[in-house]
Amino acid sequence: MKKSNSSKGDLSAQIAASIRDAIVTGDLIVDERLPSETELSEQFQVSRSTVREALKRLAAQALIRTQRGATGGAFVNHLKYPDAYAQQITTSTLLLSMNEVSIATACEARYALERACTPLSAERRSPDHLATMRAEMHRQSQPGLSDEAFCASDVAFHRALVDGAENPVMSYQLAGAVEAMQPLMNMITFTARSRERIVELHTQITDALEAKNAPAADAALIELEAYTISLAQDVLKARQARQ
Amino acid sequence: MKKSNSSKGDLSAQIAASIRDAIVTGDLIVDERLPSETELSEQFQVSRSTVREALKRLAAQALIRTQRGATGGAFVNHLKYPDAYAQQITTSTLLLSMNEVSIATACEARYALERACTPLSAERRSPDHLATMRAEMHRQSQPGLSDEAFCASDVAFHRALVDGAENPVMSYQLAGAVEAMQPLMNMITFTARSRERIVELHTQITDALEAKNAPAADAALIELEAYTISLAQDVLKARQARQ
DNA sequence: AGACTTTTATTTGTCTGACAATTAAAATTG
DNA sequence: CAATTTTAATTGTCAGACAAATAAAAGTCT
Repeated sequence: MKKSNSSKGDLSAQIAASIRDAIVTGDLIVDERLPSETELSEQFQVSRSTVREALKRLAAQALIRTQRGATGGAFVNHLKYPDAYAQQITTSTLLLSMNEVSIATACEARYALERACTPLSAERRSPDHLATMRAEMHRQSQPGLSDEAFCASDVAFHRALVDGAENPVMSYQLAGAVEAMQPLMNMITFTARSRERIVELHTQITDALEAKNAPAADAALIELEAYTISLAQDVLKARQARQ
Repeated sequence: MKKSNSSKGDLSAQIAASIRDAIVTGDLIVDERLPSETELSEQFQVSRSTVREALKRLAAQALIRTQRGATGGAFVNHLKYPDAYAQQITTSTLLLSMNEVSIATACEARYALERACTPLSAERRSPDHLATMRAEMHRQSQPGLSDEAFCASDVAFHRALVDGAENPVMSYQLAGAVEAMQPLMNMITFTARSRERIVELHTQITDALEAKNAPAADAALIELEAYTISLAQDVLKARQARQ
């Protein structure tokens, strides 16, 4: 926790950066308690408010947690998968929505990454994973399902597919790629006809994984990618035609 | 920007969440100016300090930026790739270091995802990408290179490989997987012998991409993954033997 | 002695009011 | 009309206060 007066930005940003460094480099270890806000304000020679703004910055990145009370304070947080998922999903979603990423580009990335999971998933998927996938497919087949609910179920299906690889790091990395697509997918209106086709491909994928047939799952995913992109292009065409 | 009094957490966290929602759902659009801190404190019926803590939380996630002065204020930030990269890398690095992730698991995820890039990269890589890769290989061959510098160059090589796919979303998703491995790799002491072997495999990969031969690049990456894991296991064995 | 209650000290959370720094626009001046 | 000065708005920082939570310490009763 150096008092580097060099860098740029507001005081609170500088202090946050210096504490962040201490955490990332391991100077501060998990569950270690930081000095109290008053002590920090003395160490850094700033007011308590400024220290607090710095701590809130770190809390927003889930790097620390705070507790009130006698033995309370700010503690280096053990970053767990759910926290990391949430961060990743927020960032990915915003990145896609703010950078005019075409559905084709986003789909290409998503399906390429998902296909990286299939060999592992075909080998390791548990009955639980298969059951989840089939349950979501069943939901997707029900008439009267809203487009948003269909998309949400689609995401759940693909998450189970990824989780089947039984590699938590992979699940984490894919979380953003899969979930962040949902806003883009929500622009699509799924007809009964297209839902039927998607469930058909989902069935092929699930069957392939159950049979530990990775190439078949791969082929179905490639078809699903192409089909999704064609659906999206239909929407774009229809939109342009209206204008 | 609802004034949901329901949820949990501190006031500043609630306010941050409600503004974040407004940004993610598109209620607030890019470059739009938020009300001034004083106005926000009136809207939310809290003090200015509390509003400021909320805004700092959002700034930490690069969701807003602030400017001083007459026409200043807080603006919805256009989240660009470099910002998103940085966030991703910090989160991934901490996730790996705090969750006792084995090198084997991390490597498996990383190489599976990288291999998802090779078919695209073989097709699209520019002369620039190939040049970068060869330049890094040359650096890696130089004697007297520190282990950290070798690792950094290795990361640069793999980043070029990923960028070759010419899909920015993919590059973003992979940034975490590739960069976050560096601390783990830094534990390895690379002998002259092992560096030679790694450069050899890098050469195979680059040659394969240049020849647009995706399967060959894939095979070389599989070998590289196995070799990296074996190197890491040697380190672990040596460490256990000392104890 | 042991269980329960009260007090106390510590720490974060919030509020208030003030002033500094920055910046663009408005007013002034030559 | 151009250059300069003033003004107003806004974020950044500070100081001091009190509320709320919480665990440890002290006290009390059986």
